[in-house]
Amino acid sequence: MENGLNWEQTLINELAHGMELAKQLRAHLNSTSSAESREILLQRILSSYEKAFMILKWSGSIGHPQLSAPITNLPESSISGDGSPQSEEFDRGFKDQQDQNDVSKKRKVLPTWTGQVRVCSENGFEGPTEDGYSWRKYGQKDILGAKYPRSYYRCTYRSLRNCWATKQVQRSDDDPTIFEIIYRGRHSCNETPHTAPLPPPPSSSSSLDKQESKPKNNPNNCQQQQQSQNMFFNFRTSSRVDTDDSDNKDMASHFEFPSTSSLVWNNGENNASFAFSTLVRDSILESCRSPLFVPPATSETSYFPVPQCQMMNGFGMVHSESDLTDIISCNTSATNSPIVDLDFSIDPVVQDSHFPFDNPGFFN
DNA sequence: AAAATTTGACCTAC
DNA sequence: GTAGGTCAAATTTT
Repeated sequence: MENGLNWEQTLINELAHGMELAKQLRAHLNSTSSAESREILLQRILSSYEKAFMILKWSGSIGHPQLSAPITNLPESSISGDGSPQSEEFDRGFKDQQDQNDVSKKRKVLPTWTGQVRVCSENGFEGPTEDGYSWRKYGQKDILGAKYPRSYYRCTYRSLRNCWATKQVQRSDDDPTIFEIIYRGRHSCNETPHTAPLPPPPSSSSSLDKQESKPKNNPNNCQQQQQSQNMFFNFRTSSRVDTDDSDNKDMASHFEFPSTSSLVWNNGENNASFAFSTLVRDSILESCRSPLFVPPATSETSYFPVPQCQMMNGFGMVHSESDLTDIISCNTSATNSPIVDLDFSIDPVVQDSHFPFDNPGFFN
């Protein structure tokens, strides 16, 4: 990809610009600047990131023309978004998915759609833990050259709902507070109403000792994300507060948008990575309330609840190997937790044309 | 008791 | 032969 460098550089510049603006906004937040100035900054930040996404989209189309085709009529199973990145090379993906039903041991038979999510978590927060799905750990492996072991998770409803989504979580060598998550397969366990409660909080273990995330979500999570399959950005919030279990409480008390947590976009091929500062996230959250961020007038579900972001417990971004899809997901964890569930997802659909934050139909 | 996690063994791709 | 991914029994947690 020769033109890769150009767009990559442009993208980096754009994101860097956005980051800078975010910092400025942070400064404004700390001071007593006017709401207008903040709003302006916020708009600029959003604009900057919109451009960045545009660039990503275009680059993806160029690099993988075959992927730019509309995928709106993909089989449900394939588009069932999910925590896992629904991005990817669909043709291959489908095939692979079918194979998945046959054997699970074959390495390459597994889905091609692999997204990478990096979640930086500090404050003991287990970033990767909550991505809106219910996972069960089925293995752990020491990886050559890696300081930390890699954990393998599969959908809790694998057998129950024949959901073959899996994910791998591995802590970054460089920064232990960063987790890299690779999703494979799509969730097909969506059936519950979108009104379902949010997933339960992480089993706590805020300790990084526990190596990776601890998936503890409820079944409904799957579909929650699936609903966002064609969504570029997906914000969810839950105003529900339930302190049934102590973990939830923990979440509530510990998790406060880890100021250092960052979201990194990782494009496998280009090695381009970008980080969103918490500020940006805050901005995004903030934008939920602003006209700038127009929730999709979804046709089938009222997916976008009222954004009353109080906190969020997960944040991750996924980018498929093929440049196609990206999903940023930040959710709250907990089914019962109070929280805001923030989810970004960049769907392949987006690649196609305009960058539609405010484009009806873009969000589903 | 049921569900989830741990962990060593096994299998497959490279 | 080695590394990575999955299985499944044992163990732990809920």
